[in-house]
Amino acid sequence: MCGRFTLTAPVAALETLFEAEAGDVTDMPRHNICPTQDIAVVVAHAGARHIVPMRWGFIPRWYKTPSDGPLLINARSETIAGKPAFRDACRTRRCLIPASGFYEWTATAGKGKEPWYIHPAAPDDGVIAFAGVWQSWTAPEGKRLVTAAIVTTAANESLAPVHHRMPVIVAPEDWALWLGEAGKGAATLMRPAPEDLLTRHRVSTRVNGMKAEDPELIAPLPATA
DNA sequence: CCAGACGTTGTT
DNA sequence: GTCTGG
DNA sequence: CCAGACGTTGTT
DNA sequence: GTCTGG
Repeated sequence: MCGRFTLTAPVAALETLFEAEAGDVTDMPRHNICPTQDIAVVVAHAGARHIVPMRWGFIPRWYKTPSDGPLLINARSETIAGKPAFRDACRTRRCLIPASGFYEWTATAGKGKEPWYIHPAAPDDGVIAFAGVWQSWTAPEGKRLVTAAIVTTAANESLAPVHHRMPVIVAPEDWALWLGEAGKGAATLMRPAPEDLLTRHRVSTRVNGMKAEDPELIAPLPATA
């Protein structure tokens, strides 16, 4: 699953990578992105790609308030096409959510929950793209909120020791298909990532706190005796 | 027909 | 809003 | 995802 | 314990 992630690339780099024009997206490294916060999202609209801010936590159209139901930070790929909450979004409002990596927690008896940082194994600062769906929600008073959820799938073999779910990661050659720019077949992209794409290491439990934000959050834990 | 759900995660 | 259950 | 709240009364 | 908020 994916309940916390990072994005440390500058907006200008995202514009180049995704061939998209950035809107009102805050340009700052983020090492601890939490649900309900604004995230950068890539959408295709009128023949061009745009990077826009959205609230992380999908609000179905029928909610009377943003908390009229559970916080939908994820959408299961196995059922997304049929669920009333996500069906329309799955068909017509897919998006990509750029990330540098994400966190998972393991619960080991006697050790409490231990956070891991999971990121591309390639030695550069590779940005990955989560599959997402988005929804514009209008409050009764007329206020508009644009929201998004990250699509999840079964964990691949290499991630399974840490968690049994993982975000769907869309390879660059498939971005156009997921964004709806290249015909049908987006559903086939909702599968676990290749086994060699990601690597991981333990990080400090400081990341548990939502207010923590600094580069040391993703630093490997010092070796312990 | 109307009333009520509509969702994810993990854990038991 | 749409779908399911009674 | 984790952290933090979770409640009432009256008085200021 | 469960629910809400970030």
